Amino acid sequence: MQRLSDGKLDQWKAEGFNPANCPVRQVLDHVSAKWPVLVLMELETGPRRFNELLRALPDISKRMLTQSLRDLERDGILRREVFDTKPPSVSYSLTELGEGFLPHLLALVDWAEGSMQNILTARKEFDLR
Amino acid sequence: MQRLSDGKLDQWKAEGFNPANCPVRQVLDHVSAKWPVLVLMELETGPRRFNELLRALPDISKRMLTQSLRDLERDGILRREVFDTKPPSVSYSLTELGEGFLPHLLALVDWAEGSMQNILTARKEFDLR
DNA sequence: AATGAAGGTCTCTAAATGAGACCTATATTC
DNA sequence: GAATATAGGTCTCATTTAGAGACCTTCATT
Repeated sequence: MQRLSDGKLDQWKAEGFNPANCPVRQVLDHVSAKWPVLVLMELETGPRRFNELLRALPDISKRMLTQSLRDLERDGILRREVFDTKPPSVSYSLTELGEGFLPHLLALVDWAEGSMQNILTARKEFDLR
Repeated sequence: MQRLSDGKLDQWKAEGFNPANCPVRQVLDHVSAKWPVLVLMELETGPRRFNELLRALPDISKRMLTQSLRDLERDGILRREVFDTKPPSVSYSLTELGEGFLPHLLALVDWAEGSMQNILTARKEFDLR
């Protein structure tokens, strides 16, 4: 945007704070995104197979479900197990890491539920102006 | 075939909630999205002006900053105040609703920070296969 | 045979995002 | 007095990402 801001960027880098490449952000981007949140909430009560998840989340596409599951698996939040049935079935379940994350996610969801009315009221007021 | 409804999602479904049209999701979509999260964290320590936020978040565009601020303002999470300086300056700060949300957000960020190493290790292993 | 279910991949389109030019008004610098 | 900077945005256009849905392979059942 401005060439003058190069100095600032260098400062941030020197301080070890680079928001543009922040690892915390990379983690949250996977774990707090729309579909992953719903997948995790569905896994709260136990393992699910691929098509079970598809049916539980009526408006997710196979493509996005696959991608969400891969991302979460890669981050070690859930595990993928293939069972040698016919046809083979695939089970997804939370790892310990995932279990540790769930309470935070649920706290957020509770807050959202509890703040719903305030938020809807705020929206109405805003839209009137 | 119907299992007992323990999970949050199951609960909602039992209450007739349709995940495809879930109001909680609409709230989280604003509040837990990439840029809004960073804006909120920046506001944790006090009000900021538009260009202060731009400078604090080096890789956000004006377009996305404006949009994030509008969404959060509309939801009543932050307030926008215009001061009659020359040129006019605009201050953004958390509302009470926003203040109530921040602890949950920070808990999430702490978890992300604390789980970083596990996650990075999981990624390396996954990528090797 | 035909159909269905398992767990995906692939392609194509639609929507969201990012880069950055532009705007109005005042203030400062050369 | 012309150029440049700062404030807080909007607008356009190219790139990315998401979504809809056809298609695939291998058994088992109808």
